[in-house]
Amino acid sequence: MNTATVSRALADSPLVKTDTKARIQALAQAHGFRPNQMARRLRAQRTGVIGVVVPLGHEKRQHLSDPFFMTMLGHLADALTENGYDIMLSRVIPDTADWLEAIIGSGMLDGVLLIGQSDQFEAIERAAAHYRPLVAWGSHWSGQRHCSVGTDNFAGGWLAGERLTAAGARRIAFLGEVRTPEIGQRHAGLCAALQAQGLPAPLQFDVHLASDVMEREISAHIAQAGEDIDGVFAASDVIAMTALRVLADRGKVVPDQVRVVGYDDIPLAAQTVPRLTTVRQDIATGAKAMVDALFARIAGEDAASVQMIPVLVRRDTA
Amino acid sequence: MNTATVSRALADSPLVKTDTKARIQALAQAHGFRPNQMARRLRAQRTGVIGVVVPLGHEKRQHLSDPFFMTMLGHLADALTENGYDIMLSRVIPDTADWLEAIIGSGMLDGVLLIGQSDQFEAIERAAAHYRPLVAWGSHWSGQRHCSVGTDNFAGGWLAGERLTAAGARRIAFLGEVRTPEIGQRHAGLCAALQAQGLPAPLQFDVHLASDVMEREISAHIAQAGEDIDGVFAASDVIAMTALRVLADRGKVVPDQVRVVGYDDIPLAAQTVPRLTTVRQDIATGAKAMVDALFARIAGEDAASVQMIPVLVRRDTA
DNA sequence: CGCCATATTGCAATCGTTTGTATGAAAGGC
DNA sequence: GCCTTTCATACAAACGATTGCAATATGGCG
Repeated sequence: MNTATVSRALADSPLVKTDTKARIQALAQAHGFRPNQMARRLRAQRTGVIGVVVPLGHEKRQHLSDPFFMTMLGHLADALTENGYDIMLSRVIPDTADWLEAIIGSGMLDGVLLIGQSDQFEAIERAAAHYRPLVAWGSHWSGQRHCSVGTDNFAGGWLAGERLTAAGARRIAFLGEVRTPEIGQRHAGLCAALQAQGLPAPLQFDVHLASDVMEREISAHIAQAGEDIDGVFAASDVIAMTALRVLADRGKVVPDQVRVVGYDDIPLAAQTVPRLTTVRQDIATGAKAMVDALFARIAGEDAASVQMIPVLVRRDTA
Repeated sequence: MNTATVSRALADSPLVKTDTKARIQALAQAHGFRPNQMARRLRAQRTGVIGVVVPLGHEKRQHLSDPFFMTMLGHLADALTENGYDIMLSRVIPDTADWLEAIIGSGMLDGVLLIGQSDQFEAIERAAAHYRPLVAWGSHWSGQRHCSVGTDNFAGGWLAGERLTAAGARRIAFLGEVRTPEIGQRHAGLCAALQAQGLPAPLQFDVHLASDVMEREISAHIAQAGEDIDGVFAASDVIAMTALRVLADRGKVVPDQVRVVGYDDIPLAAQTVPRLTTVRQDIATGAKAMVDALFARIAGEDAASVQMIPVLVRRDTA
């Protein structure tokens, strides 16, 4: 009864006699013995762990709290757990140039999923050049080397612009930082839609995602923009919900005086008063696409990027 | 230049001559060599990984999406990352009796944090009997063996009851499942507060946390309760926000006709229209307490359970 | 009873590090 | 010039599993 036999018995190998196997399994059960996964995985050269990484390049104060990220994380967790993988969660502030290489090279992971590209496009491209099992949620740029899954943010911004103008808005504010590719494209889509209608370019205001400063910022922006504004396109639903709150404080009636469109369609977006009109990213489908692409790449196949079409969900704010 | 010297050089050991060290480090840099963490951790018998586990006993459909969990997870991630630990995230549906033992016995973890006890009190007690570095968020029962950090849910329920009655409510509905200890205690606190005022016991309605059914359920409950209801205590802020929405749909004015109190004080609670009155759990402090207790236990000390005092945050719904 | 085929079990190498100890080389004192 | 002390590097044993291959037990058959 040495380690080899025990190992085989617990793995239910046919090489071990049936009653020895039973005896060993009973003993293991009784003593609560479980094989050390660290050793097993070292030997197998396969860790069964997928890294789920949230890069916070521009938003050092953000606490993983955005409901969009979280819903995404929930779906990813479902899909990965179902396939027998564990999840290593990293909330990374990319202060060194090789943060992604450090994660990849640790030998702890069979694959990496990035939730959002932040402002780290270059770093991701660099890593993807020599590391295959890597899939990022976010924008797609023609010619990029890494595999990305996301919605067409430009189209989403365009949809929002169309709805706002159709609802009668003429002077529109965009709430969100345009430095990150995803949100920058939403902004660009909005600009294009307005231009197509012969309307002036939107005002643009930076908004930080940290909840304690967001309301103050939005409040200041809207005060500054003053009476001009009759439409708001928020870069995320959380921003839109806060904007709704600020507008209510200032006595503005939504959607009669100001129209509001959000982005993401998080579950709570349907529960605001009034209900939020927003551009929907299908998170469940997106998560599944990411996991599928990752598994294909782990298996050595060559999964291509996916760009999904966003849909406008028309409710009561525009 | 064998493995031993390389290992020491990369660890910046003083046993290696300075220029050899420099040469090795340069070479490692050039070839992008990084020590395999699996092997390192196996050897060190210390994984540097903390398991963050969300048991979903009663809520199989929940997708880790509750903002309270997520905010908590964000703070935990901050604190653990700061101390050099990695995070292994598990969303567990406890279908077998030894789910927690399986996690603990894997040899992959230096400690375990449970976010919520769900209905798994017994399983947690059993595991805590022989495994020290385990801390759970949730209720505290006198005589329990496992280390828990949480707020006094009974006191929180009492506070909500006090506020609702002070605001004029007489016939109160509780929205939430009372099977899990935490929410059960909130319900008990509410009942006690009402009884102290000589008021009848509240109505109680089960609500599932899955977003797609929640609105329908709450809508049905409120329709069923009919005109009787002039106060609502929701087991979480997300439930409260949905209740606000449902009440608006039915033309009920909050807080004049119906008073509403939530629980948690998630960031978005301050952004609803009208702003939500709620019982605050200080998530940041709670997360820090959990991590402190865990580190103490990892170090072999004996950290006691912590029960924090909830605070009523009075806004505009009650 | 002996031999061979087959069913079980044990040996030992391996995964990639870390670290105690031994060995070798350079340097310093007499 | 030789012996001792120090410094730098190499050797080898862990960590705890898995797995190819060798060794032994078992059984059937002549």
